[in-house]
Amino acid sequence: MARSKREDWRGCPIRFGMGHFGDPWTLLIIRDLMFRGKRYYSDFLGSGEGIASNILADRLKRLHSAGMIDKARDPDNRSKFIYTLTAKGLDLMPIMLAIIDWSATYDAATEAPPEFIAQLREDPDSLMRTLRARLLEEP
Amino acid sequence: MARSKREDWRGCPIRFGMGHFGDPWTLLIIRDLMFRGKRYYSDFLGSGEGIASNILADRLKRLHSAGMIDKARDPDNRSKFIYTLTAKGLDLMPIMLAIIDWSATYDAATEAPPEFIAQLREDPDSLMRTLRARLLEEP
DNA sequence: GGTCTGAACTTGCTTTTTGCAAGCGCCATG
DNA sequence: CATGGCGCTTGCAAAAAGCAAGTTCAGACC
Repeated sequence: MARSKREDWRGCPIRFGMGHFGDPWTLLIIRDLMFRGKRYYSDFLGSGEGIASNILADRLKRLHSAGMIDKARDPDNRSKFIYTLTAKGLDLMPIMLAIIDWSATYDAATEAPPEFIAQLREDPDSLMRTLRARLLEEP
Repeated sequence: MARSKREDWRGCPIRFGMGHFGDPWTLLIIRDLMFRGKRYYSDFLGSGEGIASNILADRLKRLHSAGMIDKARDPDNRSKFIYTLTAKGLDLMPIMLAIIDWSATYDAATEAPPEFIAQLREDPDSLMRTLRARLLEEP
């Protein structure tokens, strides 16, 4: 096998996952959408890690064509675009939470709030419901 | 912020994760170790996706220095090395299973065995225990 | 309706990472 | 002590990422 482009990776579930987010940036964008309430291109640009604008544009395009995010004009300011997670994107939440759990364990400098981690370990399902509900009712 | 090398990414749990496995190859190696019983350099090389030997050597080095895998001479053939998961590497299992779950949902061509997915969704904890036990008792 | 501004990209160029093919050193076996 | 498998390393070409500057388009203001 091999030799196919990564976007075409499928079959093996881990390989399929890597085809979609096997790079350093994609899941950081998902994080911004999922946990930090960010919605605009300029929000992602200023997100701390310093993603380059061309890479950001490319990743947004890929996420959109993979059906993980939607893109729409901001009704309050039609010169801006609002990006939001689709169901497929929201369904990445268990992956994100598993990463957060692992990192909270192994990163001595973790900034994950202790009560978030506590709830994640005690009752992950209710935490997920809370987070999803918050995302769906956002303005 | 920004400008630091990815190996030094920490603080934010997602960023920390991406610093460790924010590339297409690392988790494929973990998959081979975790689900496919692979242990040798040559096993990983021949794993279907066609990783280049220099990249493989580099990723094994990183995984080892991050404490996610061990490297030891094969007692049966001292010209070979055996790679195994450490506790830190084994603890990636929830992430791997979450990826598998997501991919089984969204990859129409998934090769994940249906009964594996069924058990993953019904009783993930017992599946995890089974998988971990199998890894620990391996020859 | 002309100009200005902010937001969302795009372009061109440099640097870094990856991919590929070949080679090298070590240990086991005959 | 030659041969061959195994685990890498090296050199070079191709692709991706990073950086700075430029372009486009919508809306606001004049």
